[in-house]
Amino acid sequence: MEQLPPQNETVLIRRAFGLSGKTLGEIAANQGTHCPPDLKRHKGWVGQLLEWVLGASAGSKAEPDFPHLGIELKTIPVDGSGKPRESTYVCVAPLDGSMATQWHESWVCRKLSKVLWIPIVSDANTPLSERRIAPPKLWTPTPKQAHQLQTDWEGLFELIASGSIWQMDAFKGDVLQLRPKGANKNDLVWAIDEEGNWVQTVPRGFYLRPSFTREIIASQFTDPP
DNA sequence: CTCTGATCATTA
DNA sequence: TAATGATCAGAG
Repeated sequence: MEQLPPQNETVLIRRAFGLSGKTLGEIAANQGTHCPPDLKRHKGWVGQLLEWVLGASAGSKAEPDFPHLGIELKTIPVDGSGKPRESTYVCVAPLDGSMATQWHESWVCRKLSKVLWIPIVSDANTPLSERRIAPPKLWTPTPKQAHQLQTDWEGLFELIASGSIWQMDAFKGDVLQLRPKGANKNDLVWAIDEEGNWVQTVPRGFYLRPSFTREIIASQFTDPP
């Protein structure tokens, strides 16, 4: 059964904490569904399940999962020590000239202004149904983190704005990076190159590096006082 | 077709 | 073995 959207932040947090310690198998059963055998053909399944359970409403729209609260929901796979096992997708990077030119108006800034992180503990061999939910973390970038994000975003924006398609790779950016984000390498979008010509290239998205997300959720894995 | 949810799988 | 580049499924 689908949850109603949480009326306020407190309700959302309470719901999220209520899930910690449970396995994905238990959560799925409570929803009257079951876990797929693995994530190879269901990569977004965990995120969708948690959206459902917590009452997220934005679906696939380019807005926060909880629009009335301005909160974005992110599940993140971590190992036993709380280290993220993957990078975190943020949003697409328009290459057609439609991207915001100011950091504070960018999708990255808006999406990351307030995020509810839900770590899922596992290693490569843990069956999906046995993966366990860790305590959630409601996060807003610290001044230092906001500065790091802005600096990287401005650098990456410069690449995009100048049409440096061929210099775009995942090595750029300390905490934020650009990576392909499409169905496959035949999935192409139009972009403007250095000379102002329209060319086709794979779609890109902004991702957070694991070293950055590790800092964010670290407090959930340290011993309480 | 685009954007969401992400993880997979090959490379360095 | 970590990181990059590639990929899979669902919703609007």
